[in-house]
Amino acid sequence: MRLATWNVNSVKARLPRLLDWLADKRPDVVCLQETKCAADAFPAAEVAELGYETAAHGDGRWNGVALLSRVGLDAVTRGFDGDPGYAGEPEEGGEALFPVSDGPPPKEPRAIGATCAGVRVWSVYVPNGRVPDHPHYHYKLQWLAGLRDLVAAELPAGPFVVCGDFNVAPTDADVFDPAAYVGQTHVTPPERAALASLHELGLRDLVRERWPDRRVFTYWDYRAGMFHKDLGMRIDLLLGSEELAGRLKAAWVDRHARKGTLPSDHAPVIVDLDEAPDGDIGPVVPPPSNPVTKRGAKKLPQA
DNA sequence: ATGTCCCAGTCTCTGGGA
Repeated sequence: MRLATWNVNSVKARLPRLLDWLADKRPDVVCLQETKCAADAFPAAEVAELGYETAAHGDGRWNGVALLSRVGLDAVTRGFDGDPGYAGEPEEGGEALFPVSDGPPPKEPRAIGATCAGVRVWSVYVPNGRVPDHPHYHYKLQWLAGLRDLVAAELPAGPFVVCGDFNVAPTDADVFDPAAYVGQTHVTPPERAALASLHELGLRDLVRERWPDRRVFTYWDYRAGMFHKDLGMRIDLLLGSEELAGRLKAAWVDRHARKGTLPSDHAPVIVDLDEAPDGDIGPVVPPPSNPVTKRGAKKLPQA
């Protein structure tokens, strides 16, 4: 199974590139974030032409997540119980946009789950946090605590992976220069502790395990030639269960998708998993003998 | 690094978010 995650920064703006990328990479399951698209406006017909089913969760201008699969898409779940919702920021006078008296603050479309070929897959877009101690930062930490509860509930059931834009760089090795991020979000101890709590439940960082010592980034600011200078962060993660980590065959960031005309500011991250140990991979048939020579391929015997 | 891109509404510019 080839599994990918990509913060596309608007699926409508990125549609031509997304379709070309799907046709080229042929992932089996794709987690998308920042689709910035209402669920009923998602370009499902366009991706269906490439063989993908769609499950989308979005309400318009901001956020939005989706799952694409060509290996089945069952038991779709939009959002999760522990999502705290966001009350908005206080006005100058101190009134929240959604006071407590109006009930719980509304949940944003930041998570969608489905079962694809026996694997429980979640696409998540973790709140950005803006700056440390901002209301949005506390929302981010509460949201990650809710995600931890979701993982704790679902992880024991079988193969599980949560993929997406976590807006947290797990370690200092995941940013181009730790000094550049002092006083900023994405690197603070509480954010990293929230991520670590997911690992304590048993989730494994598939890309970092495959490349323990590599400089690997998935996001580069549009400004100041950051991509060209490879000044980025690794904040797009695939966190898989023990069973999936054992099936890991390859993991990489598709930097090519960050180049050229009108890219997202994030690159897709792709992992290839071997078949499940008990999966039926079909009869074992030796390949035809067809050695390539300087004069071209030898003709196969006629049937 | 504060250099760009995206969205919707105020709609051919602006403000907010990242």
